[in-house]
Amino acid sequence: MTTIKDIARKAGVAPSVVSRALNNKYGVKDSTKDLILKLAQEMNYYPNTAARSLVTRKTETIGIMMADISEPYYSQLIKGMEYIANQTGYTLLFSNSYESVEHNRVLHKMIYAQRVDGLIIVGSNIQEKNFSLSLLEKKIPFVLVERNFSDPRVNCIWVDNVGGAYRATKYLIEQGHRKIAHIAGNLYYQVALDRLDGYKKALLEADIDYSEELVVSGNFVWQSGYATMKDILRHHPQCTAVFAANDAMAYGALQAITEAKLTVPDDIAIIGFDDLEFSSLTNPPLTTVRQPRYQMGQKAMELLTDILRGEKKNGIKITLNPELIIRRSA
Amino acid sequence: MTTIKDIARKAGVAPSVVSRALNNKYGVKDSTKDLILKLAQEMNYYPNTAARSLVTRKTETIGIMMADISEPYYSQLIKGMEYIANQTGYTLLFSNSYESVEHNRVLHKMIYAQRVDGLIIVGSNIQEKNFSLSLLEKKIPFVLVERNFSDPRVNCIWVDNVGGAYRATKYLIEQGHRKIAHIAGNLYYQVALDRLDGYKKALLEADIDYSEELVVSGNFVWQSGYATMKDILRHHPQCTAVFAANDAMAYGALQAITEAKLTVPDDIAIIGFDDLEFSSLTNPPLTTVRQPRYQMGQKAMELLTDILRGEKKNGIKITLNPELIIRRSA
DNA sequence: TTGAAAGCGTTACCAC
DNA sequence: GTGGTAACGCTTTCAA
Repeated sequence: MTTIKDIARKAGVAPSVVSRALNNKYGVKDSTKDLILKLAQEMNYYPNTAARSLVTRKTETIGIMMADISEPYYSQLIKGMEYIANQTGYTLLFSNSYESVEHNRVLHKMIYAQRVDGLIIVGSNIQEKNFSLSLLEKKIPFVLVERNFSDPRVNCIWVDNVGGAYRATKYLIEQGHRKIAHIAGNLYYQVALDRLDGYKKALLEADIDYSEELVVSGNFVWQSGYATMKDILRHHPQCTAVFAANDAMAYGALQAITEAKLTVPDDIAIIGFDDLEFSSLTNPPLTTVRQPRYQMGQKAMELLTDILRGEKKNGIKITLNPELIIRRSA
Repeated sequence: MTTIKDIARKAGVAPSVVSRALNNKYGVKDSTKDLILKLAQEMNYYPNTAARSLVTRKTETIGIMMADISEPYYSQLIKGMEYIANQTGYTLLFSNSYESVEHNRVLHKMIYAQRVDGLIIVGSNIQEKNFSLSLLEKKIPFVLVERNFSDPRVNCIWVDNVGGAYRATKYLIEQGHRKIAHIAGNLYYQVALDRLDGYKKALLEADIDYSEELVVSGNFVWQSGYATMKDILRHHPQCTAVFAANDAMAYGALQAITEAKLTVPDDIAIIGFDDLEFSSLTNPPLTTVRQPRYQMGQKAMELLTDILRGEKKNGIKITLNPELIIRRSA
C-alpha cells in the first residue's frame, strides 16, 4: 500500500505538503499540487482510514440502529439514507438492536470504540428514553426516527401517525361502517399509541362510541394480525371493518378472513398502515396509509449530516405526512 | 476518553503492560493484571478502534456486498451472518452493489480505504468474474454466496439450484401437468441458468418435449412475473402449470392469473423458488422451493472467519440443498 | 515480569 | 509555499 510518504519522496516534497495537496488545503503551489495528484493516481494511493481518523477524531461513518434491519418496513428507509450518504461520502454502519438490552452492545461497538461520528436511531419503543439521555450526556449527535421525543435538545423525524390513523378510520366511516375494530400494535411503542389515538379521534368525531372490546393488541407481525382477527371474528361478528396498525398485521387479518370464507371488502373491509411493497399484491390489494419512508431516511441523514458538519443546531423536529392509498380492501 | 496511558499512570506501570494485560497476553503478573482490569472497568476504558487497527493492520470488520440489502430475499441471509459475527466479534459493513459499476466504489470504500479484513459477496451475476479475480490478486479473503465459481482458489457457498428446480418441475409433472411454462430469471445470473436447467432436466426425464416458447425471461421482480404471466396466458392458453424462478415473480404471476379470473391451482398450478416469508400469505399459499438462507449466511460467515483466523485455507466449496415446500398453489 | 521506545499513516502546528 | 516535527492511541520488540 502506498502511503503519503512514498508520494512525498517521489515528488521531492514533505509529507505534510502531500497531505495538504490531497485534502485541497491552502498553501500548495498549483504546479506541485498537480504533480502530487498525478503521482497519487499513478501510485494507486488511497488514504488509510485508521490513520486519518486517529488524528482527525472523525470516522466519516454514521451508525444506524434499528430493531431489525431485515423488516421490509425498513428497506426504503435504508435506501433513502444510503442515497444521501453516498452523496456526502459518509459510510453507514448498521446495527440490529433487537431488544433494549442490546443497546449496550451497540454502545460498545459504535460509540465507545469510536467507530461512528453520529447515530440515527429508528424505532419508537417508549421505554428507551434513557438511551437518548445517555447519548445526550456523551455529546454524540443523533437523530431519532419514528419518535417524537419532546426534549428540546433531541432531533426527531416522525410521521403524523395520529393524522394517518384518523384519515383511515374516517374513510371507513364514510363508507358506512359503524362497527370498526382496531388491531393495535404493541402499546410500548409510541406509533401504536398514536395510531390508536387517531382511530379514537375519528370515532369520536362521528359520534360512534368507542369500545375497548373492539381494540385488540398485536405486536406488528402478521401472525398477531391473524390471531387477533380470528378473535374479532369470533367475538364480534357484527364488525364490518378493521383498521390494522400496520400492513403486516393486515396481511394476517386478510388471511384469517379468507379462511373464514368471508370476502374483503364486502363482508369485512380492511385498512393497513405503512404501504409495504407487497401491499399492492395481496388479494384484494390492500388499502393502506402510506408512510413516506424513503423520504424519512433521506431527511434523517441530511439532518444528521448537517449537524455533524456544524450547519445546523440540535433540537430539530420534522413531521412528515402519511397518505391514504385507496386500493380494493376498503 | 480514557486511554491506555491513563490507566498505566494510575496503575503505576508502563502502557505496554496495560496493553498486554488487556489483551490477555503472557508476561503480566496476575496481581497487576487484576489491578489493570479493575482500573479499566472503573475508568470506563474502551480501546480506540482506529489506533488499534493502525498498528495491527486488522479492522475486525467484514464487508458484505449484495445487490440490494432491502430485498426480502436477503433478510435471513443477513441474520445468519449477524448471528455468527456477534459470536466472533466481527463487525459487519454492508454495501449495496446495485450494479457492476458500483463495484469500483465498494473497492474504494472497503478495500483501498482498508476498512475491512475480508468480504462476503452475495449474488451470481456471471459477468462479475473479473471482480473476483481482482480480489484474488489483491489477496483479500472473500467468499462468494449464491455462486459456484470453479476457480480452485475461491470460496463458494451455493444451493443446488438445478436440483431444486428439477424437483419442483417433477412435482408438477407428477400432478399430471404436461404443458408447463417456466418464468426464468435474468439469464445473466447463474442461478437463473441453473433453475432453467433443472426444469429442462425434469421435462427430459418425463419425455416431455422442451419448448423454448414456454420459457419466458423475467428479471426476478414481481412486475416481470406479472407481465410474463399475462403473455403466457394469452399465447399459451393450453398451459396448466408454471414454474417461476423465484417467489417474487410467482407473486406477480398469481396476480395476473387472479385478474384473468382463473383459479390456482385448479386452472393453473404455480410453484416458486426461495420461500420468502410472505409466501405462506399469498392466496392461495405458495408452493415453492425453500432455500436455507439463514444457514447460508451462517456458513458464509463461519467460513470467512475461519479463513481470516488462519484456520482454513482458501478454495472451499459448500453446497446446500433446497427443499420443496408444498402449500396450496400446486 | 516489566519498561522504554519505535512505529503504524495521517494531520496540524509552527517555523522558515 | 514548504518542511520538520509532534501527536493521535495503540501494539510490539527488545532490553533490563
